[in-house]
Amino acid sequence: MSGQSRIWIDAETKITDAPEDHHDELRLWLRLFSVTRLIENDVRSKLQNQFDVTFPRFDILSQLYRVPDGLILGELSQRLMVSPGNITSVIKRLIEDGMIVRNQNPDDRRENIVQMTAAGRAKFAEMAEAHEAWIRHLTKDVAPADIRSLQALLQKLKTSVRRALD
Amino acid sequence: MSGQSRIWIDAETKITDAPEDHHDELRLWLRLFSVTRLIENDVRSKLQNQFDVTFPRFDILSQLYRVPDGLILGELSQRLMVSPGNITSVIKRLIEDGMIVRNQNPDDRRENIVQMTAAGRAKFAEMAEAHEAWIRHLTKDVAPADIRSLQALLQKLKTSVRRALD
DNA sequence: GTATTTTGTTTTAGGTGTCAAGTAATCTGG
DNA sequence: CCAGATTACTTGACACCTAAAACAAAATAC
Repeated sequence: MSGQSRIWIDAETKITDAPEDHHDELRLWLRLFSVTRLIENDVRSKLQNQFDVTFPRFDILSQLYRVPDGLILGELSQRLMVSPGNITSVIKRLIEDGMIVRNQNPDDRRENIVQMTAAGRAKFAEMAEAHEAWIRHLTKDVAPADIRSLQALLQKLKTSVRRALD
Repeated sequence: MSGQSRIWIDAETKITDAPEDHHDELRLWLRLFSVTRLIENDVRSKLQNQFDVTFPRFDILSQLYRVPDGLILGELSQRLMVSPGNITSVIKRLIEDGMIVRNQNPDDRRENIVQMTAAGRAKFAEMAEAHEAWIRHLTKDVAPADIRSLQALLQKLKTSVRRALD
């Protein structure tokens, strides 16, 4: 076997075993970002057209729907990963729309608890059903096993990111 | 082998083969969205603090950096998946910053071509290097093989989404 | 060859996003 | 207790973002 051949095989082996270069992580991020934006744009426009609700409001409602006792504004801010200053105005509009109510915690008057109204729950239930159907439609050509793999890998990614952020 | 044992094995097998329910796709979307926002928030704040540049501007610069001949505003809008009306104002500010220049296409005076200046390229090169390092740091606990799997699966997802959007 | 349509971009109105400074309520150390 | 720190939230300034209407240039139709 010539030195030349040896080198060539090694190169191939390396490509098969570990085709990653230093740019793989960046490419992953770009792809993650672009597919997320693609889905988000579609969901956003459908929410607007079919339910006259914005994506951020839907996002807040999703959180509150799962917690009938309501959430403190700060918790909402953390769960949605948006700034506290942002929550204030969006909440105000949701209250004006009659979707949620806001109450000061008597034990700590700094805290404001927001929770959905019955009307809000009813309206949101419709939206949530449509939303899930849209997502199923968008992902219809992805095999169930791939869906689960993606979930698991995204969980790993999230864990890595959270650890790095500490 | 007892019937009891058989049943138990079947149940396990089923869980392994097809644990999906109708909510898997939705859960995938929620996870995708949340990990993307997590990374995006970190990148956004670092870009702001270390380079005094916003994420959307960085996004535009990334595209232009790869195309030295420049891009028409509409192409930029499509690639970034943002509305045309949005591009206008962000581009205006990048021009004021001296990062890019804008020229009308003499062959079709409706088209405006934007491209980076030499100064813009130099500044962006620094940002891009830092950006890639941040991403590598955030993903450092994800195995290289998982990075590649994620890329591939996200590509499948993107293909499914694009097909569904037609 | 003009009228009509299409294409590329801008403008406008309104909602969402950040950060930083400000206010109010609570907690804590002396 | 009570001054200073901390916590929860709001406000204000500014940047993005979209949809829809407006505009200008080019392509098409007759």
